[in-house]
Amino acid sequence: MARRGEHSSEEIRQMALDAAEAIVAREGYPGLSTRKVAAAIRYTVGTLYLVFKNLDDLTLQVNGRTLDALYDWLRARQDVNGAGSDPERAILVLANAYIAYAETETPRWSMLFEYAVQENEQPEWYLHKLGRVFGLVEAALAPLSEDVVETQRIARVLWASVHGICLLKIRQRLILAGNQDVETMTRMLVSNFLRGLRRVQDNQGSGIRGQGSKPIGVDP
Amino acid sequence: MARRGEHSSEEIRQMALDAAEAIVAREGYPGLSTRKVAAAIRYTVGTLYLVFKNLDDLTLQVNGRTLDALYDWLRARQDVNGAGSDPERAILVLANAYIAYAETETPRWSMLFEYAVQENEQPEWYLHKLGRVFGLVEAALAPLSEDVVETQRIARVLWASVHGICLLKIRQRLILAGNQDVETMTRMLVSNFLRGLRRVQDNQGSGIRGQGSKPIGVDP
DNA sequence: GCACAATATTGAACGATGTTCAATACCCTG
DNA sequence: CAGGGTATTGAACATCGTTCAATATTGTGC
Repeated sequence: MARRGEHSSEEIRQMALDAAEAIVAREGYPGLSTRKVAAAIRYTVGTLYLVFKNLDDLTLQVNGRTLDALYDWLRARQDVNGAGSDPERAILVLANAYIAYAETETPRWSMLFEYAVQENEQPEWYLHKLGRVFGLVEAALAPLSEDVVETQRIARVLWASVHGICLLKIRQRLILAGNQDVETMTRMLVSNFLRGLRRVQDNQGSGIRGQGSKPIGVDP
Repeated sequence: MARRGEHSSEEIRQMALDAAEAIVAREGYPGLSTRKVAAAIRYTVGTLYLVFKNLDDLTLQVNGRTLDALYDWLRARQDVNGAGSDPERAILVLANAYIAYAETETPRWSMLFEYAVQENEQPEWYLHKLGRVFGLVEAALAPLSEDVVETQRIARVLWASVHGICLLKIRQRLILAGNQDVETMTRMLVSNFLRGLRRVQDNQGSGIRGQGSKPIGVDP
C-alpha cells in the first residue's frame, strides 16, 4: 500500500499521465489500460478513479499534453526556418513540421484521432489547446487577406488537406500506386492551392466567391 | 441449437456480415462484438470462429462490403451528374458524393478508418476494392495529363485532401471558427488546386516539377 | 430400422478489460 | 495513545475475444 499522503493528487495525476504516455508510445492507444497505468505508478486502479473520472478523461488529458507538445514542436520549427517570410513558405514549414511530428510521435499523434470523442462537448480547455495550434496556421496565412474570417476559412481548408495527406503517410492504407514522397505531395498541394488562390484574388476578391455553377451532388 | 446443415457456411458468413453491419449502424464500431453478432444470427460464438478467423477478419470483410457500397454510391452520383464533362466538375461531383456518403453512413464509413489495420499486409482482395474506388478519382483527372503516373500523384494528393475535409466535417473536432459549409470548402480546395495546377501546366509541364527552393523543415 | 462414424454446433472456461465501493490501513489530532 | 478522518485498496461485476472438449445431429452402411 502506498503510504498515505506520499503524493498529492496532482502528483499522482502527473505520474499517471507520464505513465500513460509511455504506454501509448510503446504499445499504442489500444494498449492503454487503467490497470497498466496503475501498476506503472505503483498504485491500484481505485486510486486512478479518484483522480480521473474514467479512462476517457485520462485519454483526453493525455491528448491535451500532446497538443501542447505539438504546439511547441511547430513553434520550434518555425523559429528555425524563418517565420516572417512569405505565406507559402510559412505554410510549407508548418505542414512539414506537422508531418514530421506525426512520424516521430506516431502513437501519440494517432491517439488524437483514434480516440472517439463524444462529439457533443469537448471541455473548454481542450478546445483552447486545439485553437492554439490552429492559430499558427491562421497566422501564417494572415498576409493573404485582411478579412480574418476568410483567413480562417482558408486555414481550415488547407490544414484539413494537409492533415489528410499526413494520414495518408502514416497509415499505409491507400498505398496502391507508387509510393510517393509526402513532402512532394505537400508542396504540390500547398503551392497549387495558393497559386490558384492568388490568381483569383488578383482579379476578383477571393478564391471562392463568384461561382455560379449549378448545384452538384443531388441525390439520384 | 441450430439444426445442423441448416445454413451453409457461406450463408452463415453473409448473415453474420449483415448482422454486423446492422450493429455498427446502430452502435458504431465500438459496439461490435462477436457475442452480439452470434446472438443476432441465432448461433453461438464458436460457430463464428469457424467462418471467420477472428473479429479482425470479420471487421475487414464488413469494410470490404462498405468499399463496394461506396463504389456503387459514387458511380450512381456520377451517372446522374454527367460524367463526361470537365475534370473540375467531375472531381467536385465525386468529392461531394464522397462526403455525402460519409454523412449518410457515418458509422460504416468511420469504421473504415477507426479499425486499426495491421499496416503490414492487407489482403489482396481488399486492396483491389480500395483501388476500384480510387480509380474513379484517377479517371476523373485523366484529361489533365497524359502521364498516368502524374495523374495518380495528383489524384492521391487531391483525394487525401478531400478526405481530410470530410473528416473535419464528420468529427466535429476542429470546430472553432465559424461553422463553415463543407461543400464550399471542398469547392475552394478543388477549384483553387486545379487552377494552380492548370496555370503551371500552361507554362511548364506540371504543378510540381521545377521548384528549386532550399529544403524546408530541417530539425532544429 | 439401427448402430456407428463423421461433423456441425455448442457453451463453459480463461484471461483481459472498465468501473464501483465496502473494507482496510494509515496519519493526524486531541 | 485512542480515535476519527481519509487515502488506498482489491475483490466483485459485467463485459470482451478466443479456444476447444463435449455434445447434438446427420448421413451411411448393414
